[in-house]
Amino acid sequence: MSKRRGPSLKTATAPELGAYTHICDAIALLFRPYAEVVLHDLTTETVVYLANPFSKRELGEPSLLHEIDFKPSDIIIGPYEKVNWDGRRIKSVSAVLRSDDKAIGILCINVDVSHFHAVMQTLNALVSVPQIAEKPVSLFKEDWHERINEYIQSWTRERGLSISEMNRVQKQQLVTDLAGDGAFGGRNAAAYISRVLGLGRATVYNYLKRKDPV
Amino acid sequence: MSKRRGPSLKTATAPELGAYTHICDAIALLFRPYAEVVLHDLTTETVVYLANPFSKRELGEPSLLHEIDFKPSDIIIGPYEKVNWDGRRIKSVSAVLRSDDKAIGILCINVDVSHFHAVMQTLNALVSVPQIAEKPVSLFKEDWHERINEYIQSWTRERGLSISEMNRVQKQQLVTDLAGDGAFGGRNAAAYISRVLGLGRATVYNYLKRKDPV
DNA sequence: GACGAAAAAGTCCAAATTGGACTTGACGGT
DNA sequence: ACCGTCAAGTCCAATTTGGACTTTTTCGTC
Repeated sequence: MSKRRGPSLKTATAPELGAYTHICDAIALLFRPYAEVVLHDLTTETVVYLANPFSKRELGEPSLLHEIDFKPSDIIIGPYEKVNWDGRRIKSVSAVLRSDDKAIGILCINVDVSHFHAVMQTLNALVSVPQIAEKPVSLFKEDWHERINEYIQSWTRERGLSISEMNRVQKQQLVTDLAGDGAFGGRNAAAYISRVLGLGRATVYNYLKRKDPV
Repeated sequence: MSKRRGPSLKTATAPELGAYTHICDAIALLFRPYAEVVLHDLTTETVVYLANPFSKRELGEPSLLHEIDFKPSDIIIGPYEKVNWDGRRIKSVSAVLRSDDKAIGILCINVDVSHFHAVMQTLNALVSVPQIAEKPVSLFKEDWHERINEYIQSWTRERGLSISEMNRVQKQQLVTDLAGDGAFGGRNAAAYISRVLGLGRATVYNYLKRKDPV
């Protein structure tokens, strides 16, 4: 019945946490391809198992628990929202695993909700009535990925274009406009924008240089 | 209240059909950006008005009514499904406009359902249980766009990749496999595949040549 | 079934883009 | 202040690209 799934998980021998790896697999299989499950060993504070990984986590890496401000008394942490390295939005929960009341591990479930956001956008475009002043809303966005996404969306909507059908000139113009509004401030913003626009990172820098030939 | 919408419609002076142009606009506005409305003049058999155009129709072009096997006795034609020049799927209805019982025009509404197909795919991936043999289903697909889409989907799913994150080698491999299964048979298939893979048309031919250096 | 027009298939190349390796710079922890 | 790490930005040979081009196929008409 249970097939060995080759490329979609990463294994390492684990202590008494071994029993939990199947739970990780089960969850990942159920929600495939949207869920990633990460098993942390608290004694070593490293990642000991990955099912359907899409973050850049690797086996044996430090768990970076402080990022989710984990306290040993916690039972469940979250749900909370993160941004993946490639800008996709992830919704997560973590459960603390105990043996004899001692915390030995953490099982962390990460769900990629980006496709569902796309769904909401499609439906929202159908349902919503065009608003005149929605600027204030966007100012509240904390994460610059979101701000850039919205900027690009409104930029393209205004001209009735979509990223995939834009030619070089139009993309260069968009890059220039983004730069003009300081979109390249966030860390890794250049890399992110280049990925979103379907350009090479080098190309983005070329465009920027071409517009600012100091 | 009513704003002039500049770039999103194309106008030509029309006879007594003029009254219908506002209806076209109204429908297009309501379903924007998913609906395109085309007004045909039956006396000249040409397109006289376009609201929110996304097909490549132009004003003054012949209506090509036989494509939808129009008979003057019809009141409503469809709904039926078409494939847009870029592979997007379109759902259409047409209403025959009459004056004194004489057919004078056709009002044709085209809805771009491709985004909704994407929505269904996202939800389907969440809901459905992996099937082993679904081949028979896909054999029934008549339109080669669909067949290619499915081929690419299962190809990428098998390897846990997505088109946007594939490198050149992987894309070349996919092109080769597509060619091996005769995917380049349909008309315009090469152009379509190149667009879907985010490659230039020339590049696809390069790949094909590189694999078949007769 | 031949003919011509129009579309698609395929070729070609100068110019643009790219991945990847590199150098430089910025930040954070100790 | 120092060091290690990661992002910013530069650079270049290899690859890809748009667009113009030629050849082939398709299709409607006679």
